[in-house]
Amino acid sequence: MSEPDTRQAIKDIALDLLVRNGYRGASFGDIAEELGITRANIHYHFGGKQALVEEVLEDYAQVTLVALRQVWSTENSSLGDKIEAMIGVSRKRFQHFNAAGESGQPWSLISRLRQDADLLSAKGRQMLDHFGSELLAIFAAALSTAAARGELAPNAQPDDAALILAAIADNAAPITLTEGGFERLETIYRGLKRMIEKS
Amino acid sequence: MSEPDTRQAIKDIALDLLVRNGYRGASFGDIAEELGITRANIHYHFGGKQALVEEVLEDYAQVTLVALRQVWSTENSSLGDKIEAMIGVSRKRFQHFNAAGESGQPWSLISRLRQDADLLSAKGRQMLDHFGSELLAIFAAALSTAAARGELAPNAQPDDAALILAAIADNAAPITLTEGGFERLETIYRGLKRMIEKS
DNA sequence: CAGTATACTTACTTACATGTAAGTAAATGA
DNA sequence: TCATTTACTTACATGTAAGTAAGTATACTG
Repeated sequence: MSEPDTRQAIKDIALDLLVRNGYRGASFGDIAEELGITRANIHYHFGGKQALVEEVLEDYAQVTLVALRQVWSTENSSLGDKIEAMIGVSRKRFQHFNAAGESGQPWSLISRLRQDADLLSAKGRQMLDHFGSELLAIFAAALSTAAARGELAPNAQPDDAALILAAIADNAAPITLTEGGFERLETIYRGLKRMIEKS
Repeated sequence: MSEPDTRQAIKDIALDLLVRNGYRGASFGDIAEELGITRANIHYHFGGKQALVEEVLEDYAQVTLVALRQVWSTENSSLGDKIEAMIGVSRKRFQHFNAAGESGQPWSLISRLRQDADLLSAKGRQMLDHFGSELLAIFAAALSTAAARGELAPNAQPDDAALILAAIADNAAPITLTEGGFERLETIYRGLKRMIEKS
């Protein structure tokens, strides 16, 4: 296989296993077996586990933040539409992670790896922190604009609303694991929407 | 040491390590070393890891649900006071887990173990589910009463509000890990309170 | 005080995990 | 076409996890 193909294939499987099983649960052995290559080959391409996870995390954070910035760009849509768009994003992720394995643990990689922060490299930990502040900044900007436009309910402060949205968005995935699954997350978003939006 | 003392000491350390490091990260070796006993002794008392974790989980769920039922009993206090009491509970847990280790990961055992659900026994998984529904029932009952009393803002539906509170309460701990720490969680609760309460 | 259950330890086994060193077949390029 | 790099594999080293079997000291008990 050509160099970039193998590298990408390894990262794809690694992302899946990291999200499902965490840092310790995503072993080189499992990744290699899934791909029909050897563990040593992964070492050849990435050097070590921390380095591989760093790359996976980098890609994930980049893609996710781009997607979120697009949804929450303040230009076009109303606050309500943005929250509806977030439900769409969550649904897509939920379906993606339920497609392959039956158990389906649609965690965010970020919130999952935060629990294994001590196993990550310093750079990895830094990336987690950076993601957290970027996420909050995105919501804060959008909510602040919505407030200026008079879209917010009188009892919803823009900064508080941004914090709540970030908390749900970053930690949302565990919710979908409980009975009730994705529908519960959807209801949470809609309930938040009703409370935040001017009626 | 007498039988109940050793058993309890093992469970205390296990709870701490499970909350901090998850199922895989809470090794018999670490527990034994912390206590100055041998790993085999833990096997003697509990049989195996799944059995130990089941007991720890049982105790934790029981204590936590009792405490939450007390805070959210509908008799005495207003909705706002209940949310303030929740902040107090969270602060206490935060301080507890920051007292010993410097890094301080004030996770909920429940949300932490949910990520390792596949490593738990069937009984363990069932206990997680049970906790989740009990937690939701507590909030739903309190919010429903608050609604009947006219304590809710017009744009806050009791069932939605219960879901949001449960989501924050069950997954709150990760929030305190990010920069900003506990203060952020506190702000989230206060923001929710402002939006849910009739102004 | 002999015997037995209790609460352990010692000394293993088995199973995986990461990581590394050495070798190799196929493509690449001077 | 010979040399070298690329993309691997095989085999091994090392560490760490759970779990177990057999032995031991201590306390209780008839």
